Amino acid sequence: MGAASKESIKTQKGELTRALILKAALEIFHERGYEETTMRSIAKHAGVSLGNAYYYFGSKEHLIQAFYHLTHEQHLAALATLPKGTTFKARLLTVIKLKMTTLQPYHEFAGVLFKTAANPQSPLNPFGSDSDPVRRASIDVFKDLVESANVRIPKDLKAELPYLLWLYHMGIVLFWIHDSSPKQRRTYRLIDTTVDLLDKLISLASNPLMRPVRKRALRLIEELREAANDVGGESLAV
Amino acid sequence: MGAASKESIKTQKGELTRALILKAALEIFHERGYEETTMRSIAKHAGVSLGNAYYYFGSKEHLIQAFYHLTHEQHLAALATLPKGTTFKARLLTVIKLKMTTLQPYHEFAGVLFKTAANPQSPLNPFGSDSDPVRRASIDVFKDLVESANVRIPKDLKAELPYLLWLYHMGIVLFWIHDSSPKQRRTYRLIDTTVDLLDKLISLASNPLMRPVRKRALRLIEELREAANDVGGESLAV
DNA sequence: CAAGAGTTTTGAACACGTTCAAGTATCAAT
DNA sequence: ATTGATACTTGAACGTGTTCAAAACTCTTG
Repeated sequence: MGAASKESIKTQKGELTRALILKAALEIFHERGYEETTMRSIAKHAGVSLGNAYYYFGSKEHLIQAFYHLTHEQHLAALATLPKGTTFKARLLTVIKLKMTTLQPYHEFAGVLFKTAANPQSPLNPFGSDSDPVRRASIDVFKDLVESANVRIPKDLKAELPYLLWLYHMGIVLFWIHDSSPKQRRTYRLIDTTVDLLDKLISLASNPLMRPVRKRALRLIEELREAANDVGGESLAV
Repeated sequence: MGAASKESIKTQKGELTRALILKAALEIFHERGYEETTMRSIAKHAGVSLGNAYYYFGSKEHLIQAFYHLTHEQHLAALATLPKGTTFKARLLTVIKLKMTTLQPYHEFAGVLFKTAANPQSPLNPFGSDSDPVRRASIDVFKDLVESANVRIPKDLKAELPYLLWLYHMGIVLFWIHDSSPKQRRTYRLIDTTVDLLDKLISLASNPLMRPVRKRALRLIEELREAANDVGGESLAV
């Protein structure tokens, strides 16, 4: 949780400056929205020069990436305090709801997270490559969840389940962004409904009788994911 | 098919200029990609001034919108020659494959279509409002398909099916964009597999025994879509 | 302390999307 | 023909994201 995502920062002062800029950015994003916020205003608000902002964040989009990383770590921190012993369903419910709670303060501009979600480079792309560390970390949350759960799930399903749950969670976030009901109650209701549904579906799919159907579905999913992983493409690193 | 999407164009010469600019844009997009193409180069290539390009296309993104509209009309034109009498499955297969054939020439830069797909304004957004004419036209293709098919599908499912098929088709397009296999063979294989699956699924869901399950699933889908339709928001019109 | 090797910071400069006030073309009505 | 209205066209100007060469800082080593 301590390490900054930029390995190229060498001094303590540097880390501080970086944090200052990110903080300023989030504040102005919150006030004015992403598009309306200029890099100049961020730099000014942070008390640094324009060029300095670019020294730490290679582009305006990198600020979003950093934002996503930040909320991910907050999510992890929130999860750390969680008891491990409960049922799969209860844990899934908590993981998802904590995710939303973490994002809550940024509801107004969280939409930018998806701005580039269809871009092959983006870690949020459903068909994106697993090589991206941000994406991996994000899916790992669900990997832990699946592994720590005391349910019997067939190996084949267990292998794909983290990705599938991650995908489900992305769908929820997308819905949440559009959700203009007070306090996003609608989203929370949707989570209750769908987690219940998912839990039942997983139980059903784990039944030995369902093996052929499950196999076929998983083969399809695998094929879907496969296509993406042989794309070259530069990552968003500076 | 004849009417240009810009109602404000009054003269024949105007239509010509507009077409010229769009043609130039698509050519340079094809050569250099969307981001690398400047509005200045488009104007130059079309033999008009920069300001003139903006007279017909309010922004660079409007060019994408126009591009989408163009391929949609090409798709419609291709569909018009189709016999109506075949099975639902055969028709769905053809509709989807024709869509891909229509998009084929633009595979290299079609990714920009999804650039804004998560934006609430975008007609391609899964949770977007049905009020957008582009989106409506796009879904209407599947509405026609469902209605012209001589299969017995329960009313409740029939109502949602066009949207669901549209969503499915968007997924295929998204996959296709990432598909770097020669001639996008992978996508065509995927279409074969999934259309077969969908057809079976629809048959299954239409079975009276499945009524309760179907009802529950449809209620969920309805809830998903509902949330989007009470968002205000300006459209992308000039 | 001085020199030197990083590391961080600066602000001017550039290219591009977009806006707009002013100009030109077209054509119907007098 | 002249006028006036409407549609179209122009290019200069603005703001913004981004780049980069040079300056300033920091810290180790002699």
